[in-house]
Amino acid sequence: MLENMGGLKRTHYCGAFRIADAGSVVTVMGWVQKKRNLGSLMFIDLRDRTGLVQIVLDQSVTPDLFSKAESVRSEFVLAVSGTVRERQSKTDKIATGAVEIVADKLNVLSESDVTPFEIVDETSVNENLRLKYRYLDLRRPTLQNNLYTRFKISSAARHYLDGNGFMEIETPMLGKSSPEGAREYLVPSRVHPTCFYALPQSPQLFKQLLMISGFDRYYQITKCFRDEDLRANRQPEFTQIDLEMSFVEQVEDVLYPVEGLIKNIFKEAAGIDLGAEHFKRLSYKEAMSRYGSDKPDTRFGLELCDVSDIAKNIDFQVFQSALQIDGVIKGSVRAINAKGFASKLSRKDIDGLVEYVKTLGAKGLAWLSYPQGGEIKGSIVKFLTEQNIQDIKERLNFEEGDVLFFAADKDTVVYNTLGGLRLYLGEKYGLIDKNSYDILWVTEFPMFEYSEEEDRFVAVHHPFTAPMDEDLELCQTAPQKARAKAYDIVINGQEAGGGSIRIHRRDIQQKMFEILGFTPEDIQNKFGFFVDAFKYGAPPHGGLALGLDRLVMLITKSDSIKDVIAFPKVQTASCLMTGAPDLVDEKQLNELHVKAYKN
RNA sequence: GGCCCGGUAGUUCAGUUGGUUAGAACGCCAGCCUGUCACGCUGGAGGUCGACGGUUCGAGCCCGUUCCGGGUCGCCA
Repeated sequence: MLENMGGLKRTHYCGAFRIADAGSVVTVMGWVQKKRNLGSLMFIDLRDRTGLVQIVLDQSVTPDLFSKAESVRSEFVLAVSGTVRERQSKTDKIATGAVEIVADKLNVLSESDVTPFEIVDETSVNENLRLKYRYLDLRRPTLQNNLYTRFKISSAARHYLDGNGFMEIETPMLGKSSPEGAREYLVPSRVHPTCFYALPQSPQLFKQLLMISGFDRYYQITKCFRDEDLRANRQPEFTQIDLEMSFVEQVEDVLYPVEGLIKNIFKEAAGIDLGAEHFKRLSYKEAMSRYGSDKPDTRFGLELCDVSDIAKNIDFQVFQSALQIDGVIKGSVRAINAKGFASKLSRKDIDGLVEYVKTLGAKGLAWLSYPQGGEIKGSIVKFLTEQNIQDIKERLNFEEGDVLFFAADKDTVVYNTLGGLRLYLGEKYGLIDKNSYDILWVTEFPMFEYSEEEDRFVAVHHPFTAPMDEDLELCQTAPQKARAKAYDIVINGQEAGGGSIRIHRRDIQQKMFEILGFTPEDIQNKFGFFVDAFKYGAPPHGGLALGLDRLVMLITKSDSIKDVIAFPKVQTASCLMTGAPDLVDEKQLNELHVKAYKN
């Protein structure tokens, strides 16, 4: 029997009642978590977003209420009015376990079918089903808490930025396509047949234009869209805390305020005071050579070590060919010392690792194992001289109990292999303290990388990134060596954000375009409006964007980005609840001058 | 686009070399029950084994295709 609220007004949330509230007359509203009917005594656990409280009904005291409540089932919505009293038998399983509400009014505000799955915190229910009924999944305390933390994080960001002279300005969602970088989502125009808007991959160009307009400290918490394949930490639409500052010239001018921002987020949203051990800086070069990654997880060791000079003297074809072709240095040989792993890794485990690195692009993985009280063995032991072994022992601190892994190839492959192996071992063998945070900057990214596919240099960050002052010359003489005023913030081995000091001088911008192989027509077509703006007084500026979703993942310790987004999409970029994307009427297509096309 | 993994009552799972009527727990329904909180007790309903095709006397199990989902490489200025 459905009822209205009958003049009842909620006075309290469910989750906050304590022993001190005994005697209060209260009204709560929420969903039935569980009903326990003992025959003539009934308990109902009522849930709202703050938690549970037990409602009790006694047939001998309130017979009418009792019979009404007999029809109540899980997930019915109730309004209950009554008196808080101390429980006869307390429980510490719920926060309100010392008290209960003796109902004297109970209105059934809404009934519920049996739900497709139980609304319980710990669930092993298939994610498909949870996502189809996302509004039910979101009733679970874990997800309620994740979204609350998300809200706290964006609030904390706003508090900090508002208090530091930043101003939030919205930029358009319907923009011009600029097919550099990520693939864009396109939106057909009704008014302009055959023309398309693009959804922003980031507000990059607009925020730089705002600097030219004089809004010298801007921020925006905004959606970005990228039509690329999804991952456990990647969604096609995601949220950035995007900021930009004028009158900054050196990297530090941006890093310090962002450190303040991140400290405030951790403080307000997670109650964590980040100490001085954080925000260390690692150059890109050092990150790669020590960790094989530009987003290193530095919470554990297993660092890489360059042994090319030793490998040069080892008569092993794989090492020799990696090191040189026709006498020209080509790649490198690097190694990881897995300290104390000799007893952990069976021969089968090692073979498994060799197979694993092949998925990372390696052709193979050489190894040496030095068991306690045993002889050194391994795939390359037969190629080693006494001197080789001596050199390796010294360089890598190779002792009894250790296992060494060697990768030999082009640097990029070696880094990818050993960097990936390092993470795999760290994860699998529990070397990572999951309760710790490690926040660091990676700086001095390269300006350019050579694209084999396009047969030209492309910008590592984007074409508006300023080179380091001392590398300005290199941009023209040896582009591959030039470093940028670009930086990433890396938290626990995840890229949490990145940015750069931008170019504000037209002559330098012009040179960058030339190096990137853009013709004047390209520039005009793709970025005409943007480069024109720099003719009219562009201040020095720079900025950064933080991935909000990833921050929430880190702080809530979620493994999947889906757990921190209210209505996420699955790997095929579809929404299992709404069924988006979906076919549309021919009429809609006609209006948009779009033809349906299917192979 | 490549590789790996998963899909059996509402849910989570089991299901032997391919062999009778596909099982369990929780949930659901009915009855009983005054201190439960994983309430308890008794009884009951509930299945296109993701879909299609093939092999076979016989397929949940083997093979092929396909759909849905997960992870990952490429990709993500």
